Amino acid sequence: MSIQLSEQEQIRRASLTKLRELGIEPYPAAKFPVNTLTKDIKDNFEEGKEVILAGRIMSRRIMGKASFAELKDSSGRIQIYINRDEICPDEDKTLYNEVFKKLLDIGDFIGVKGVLFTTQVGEQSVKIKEISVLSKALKPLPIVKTDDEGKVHDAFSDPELRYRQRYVDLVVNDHVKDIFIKRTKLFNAMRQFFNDKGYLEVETPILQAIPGGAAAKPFITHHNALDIPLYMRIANELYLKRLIVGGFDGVYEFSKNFRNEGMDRTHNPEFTAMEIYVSYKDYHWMMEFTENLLEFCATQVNGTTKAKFGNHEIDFKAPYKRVTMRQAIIDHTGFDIDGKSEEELRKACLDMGIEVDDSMGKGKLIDELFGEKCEGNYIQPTFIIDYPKEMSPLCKQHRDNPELTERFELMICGKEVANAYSELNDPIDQRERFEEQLKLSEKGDDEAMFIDNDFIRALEYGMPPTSGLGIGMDRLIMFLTNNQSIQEVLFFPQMKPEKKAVELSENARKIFISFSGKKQYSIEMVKNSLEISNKAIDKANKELTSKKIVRFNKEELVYEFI
RNA sequence: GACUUGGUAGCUCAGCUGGUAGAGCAUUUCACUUUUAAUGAAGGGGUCCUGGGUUCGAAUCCCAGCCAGGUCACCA
Repeated sequence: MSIQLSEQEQIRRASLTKLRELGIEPYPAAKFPVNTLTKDIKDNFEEGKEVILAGRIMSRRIMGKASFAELKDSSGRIQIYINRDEICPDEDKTLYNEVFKKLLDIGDFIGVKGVLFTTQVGEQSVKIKEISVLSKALKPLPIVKTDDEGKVHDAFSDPELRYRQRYVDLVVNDHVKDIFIKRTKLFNAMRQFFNDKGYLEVETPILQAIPGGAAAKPFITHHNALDIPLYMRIANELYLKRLIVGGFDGVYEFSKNFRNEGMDRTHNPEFTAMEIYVSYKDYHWMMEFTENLLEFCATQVNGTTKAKFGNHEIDFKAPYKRVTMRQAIIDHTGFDIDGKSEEELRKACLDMGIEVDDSMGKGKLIDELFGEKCEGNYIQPTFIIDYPKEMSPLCKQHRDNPELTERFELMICGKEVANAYSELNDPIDQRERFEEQLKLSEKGDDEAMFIDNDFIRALEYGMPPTSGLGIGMDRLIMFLTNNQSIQEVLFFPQMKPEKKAVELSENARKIFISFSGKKQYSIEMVKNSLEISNKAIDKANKELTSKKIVRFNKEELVYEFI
């Protein structure tokens, strides 16, 4: 809560005024004729070439009548050289002595015209002929320095500040931008892969009357005109399937989903999934499709199929191993779930020290077993296939085993990255599955799925055999950029609101500063100790009252701090 | 939700068993026409997260709260 501006902010505001007094507009309206990016300069360095570029001053080294500074634009940084007599050829040296040396600061945007040259120590630089102010920064940037060995000093590293003020993070921490460029590359790569195959990118509702397609707690909102509750989508699956019913062969959507659940290193309340549905395919086809997709994406993003994640090196090169869930459990526990009853499974879980409760059915027990004992062991991309039916209410029954479904999940470093089915298109089976979900929710499972009757009606008109795939985009980009936290791959991760800084007028602030140490103050006290007019005192007191900083005590005729 | 670590100058951080608040960078003034973590000299800058308590005295100890990170639990 900064009631007052810091010293540095005050100085910058004073510089702003002085610039205007010198006839220099610190926020000019006209376009600036940039013709080069710093990256182009470095890639095609040509001694003596004239360039016009613009960017932010990131550091300054002033040496009397000549200075060096670092200019940063969208493509990188370059050193500029400013010589007093080059930019001020006439008698008047104000532009250098006052404007550049005194009134400009780190963080300001400037535009420059100059010629390329190499310094005595071999640094490619721009010798400035003309300089213009493009935008004055009123807050000082954190100063991050890098030495000869590339070691970073005083990094801007406080996660709270970095996430709340991502704009600052992006300015001073160059590597942060790369993560987000890769993120966009990933989306573009997927779009290209799908579009090349003729699949159609679509948009489906984010506000849904029935939040379907996944088991999760939704955010709820209200539509005033219709006077009904609406939910932010937790998934878009059921809408994409309606489009398959409608006759599209392949549809996909990058879907911002919203789940009203806990937040941690791998969960943000809003996150992005990609879902794709292709008709006349099954989950075997989809596995091949998925491994080819990921191999393509990894190559597009990183230029290689290999990616480092923590201590692991992952290889996205297809094909990936396929392991049935039954086999996975046998491999890691020695226990065979095949043909076991609910009681036998519960006992097995208990024997292995896994917490279970009565609301858990067979499927949930198997899922726990897998989650506890197996999941973490799959480092390289691995398809886990054939999940129990109870856990997968939208998935087609396995062609060989009625207790299983035709489902796979892709595990990487023990985390689920993708989930896919041979989609359930039997409307009668689908209704029964939904009803089983209803029973589960009555049994205490608070995130079993709702019944979506319109979706069943759509299936009753007939949906071709279809396979669908969902990919957690945030998770995937974490793997491709070696980030352990989802916050690092979202521009603006969710945060609790900052405490509001109390902004006060000058007089209100004076009163606050003078008397906030006491519990209360009277108008007389203000009159006696501060030189403020009666009218101004009244105004300031009203302000403090309306901001609920003080309240007026009618009995004692004093203002009390709340 | 539980446990745990942290919150001190614009930024990064020190601050011992309680005794007038510290450094580096940034900033201000001065010097310096090829520096690059520029350099040299001098100065300014603080609601020590907030509120209580203990104490002659609290950045420091205790309690409560706020915010953030980590671990765990929950969780498509």
